[in-house]
Amino acid sequence: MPRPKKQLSEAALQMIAERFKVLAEPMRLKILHALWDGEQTVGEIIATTGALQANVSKHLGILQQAGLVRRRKDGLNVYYQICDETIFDLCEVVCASLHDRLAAQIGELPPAVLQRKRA
Amino acid sequence: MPRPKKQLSEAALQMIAERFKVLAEPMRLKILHALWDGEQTVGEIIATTGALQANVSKHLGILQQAGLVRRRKDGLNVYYQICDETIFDLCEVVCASLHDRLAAQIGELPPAVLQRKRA
DNA sequence: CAACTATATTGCTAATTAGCAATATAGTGA
DNA sequence: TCACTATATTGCTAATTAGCAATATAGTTG
Repeated sequence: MPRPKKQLSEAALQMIAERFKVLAEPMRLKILHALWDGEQTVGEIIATTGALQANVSKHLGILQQAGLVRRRKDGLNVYYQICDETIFDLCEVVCASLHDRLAAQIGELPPAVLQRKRA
Repeated sequence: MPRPKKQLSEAALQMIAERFKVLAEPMRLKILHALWDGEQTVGEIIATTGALQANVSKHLGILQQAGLVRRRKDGLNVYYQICDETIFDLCEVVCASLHDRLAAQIGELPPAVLQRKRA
């Protein structure tokens, strides 16, 4: 069923692409994933992601610039929190799409021809 | 309301990021937008996007590799068609999110203080 | 076959950026 | 004040890539 085609200016395309670009880094996705259940300090994020402090800080800055996370300072610590819930929708849609694609590719292959040694 | 947190391996994050990366180029979005209403030849896409032939061809290759478009050859022409409808969902979600964000930023500003000359 | 058209590929350059190391800043407690 | 901790910033390098120009390939027609 055809969808109504929206008019998209160059500026709009630029903004949309920019949003996708922010999400196009595994480490940033990892950070967002770490924040899935609620706010965490930078230190906690560093611990769960295993990345260097400087990199985590830079990625958090990019995520905040994009309006995906919110900063809250408390004493020495800085807490970050997801403030755009649509990230969850986006990831879900992408995961489902990738899943379907891989499932279809499996279907293209013939069922196992050679028997492998059993474990 | 909290969402169930899915387990995401490094490989999964990599694949998801890869999908976002494909969508993170304005020209590729423009091409997908051109295909919104149905299949088109490369020549038509070149005309509607205004990009150079080599670039359109390369972008189409990337989109096909990602499984977002499908190729159909007929004589001299090659027809491309969107084959992953989730792109529409993704763009809609992102547009809505960006819209909300900008609207919120407008709300942060004081209402017009100085009167401009009327047209 | 040759000439023509539509599309794909290759080589190049410039711009972007992730990660690292080092340094800077800000808040805390003595 | 000084020492310490948590986070941010800066400078650097290596890797990726979009766009361009030129060339290659494949299909068509004469």
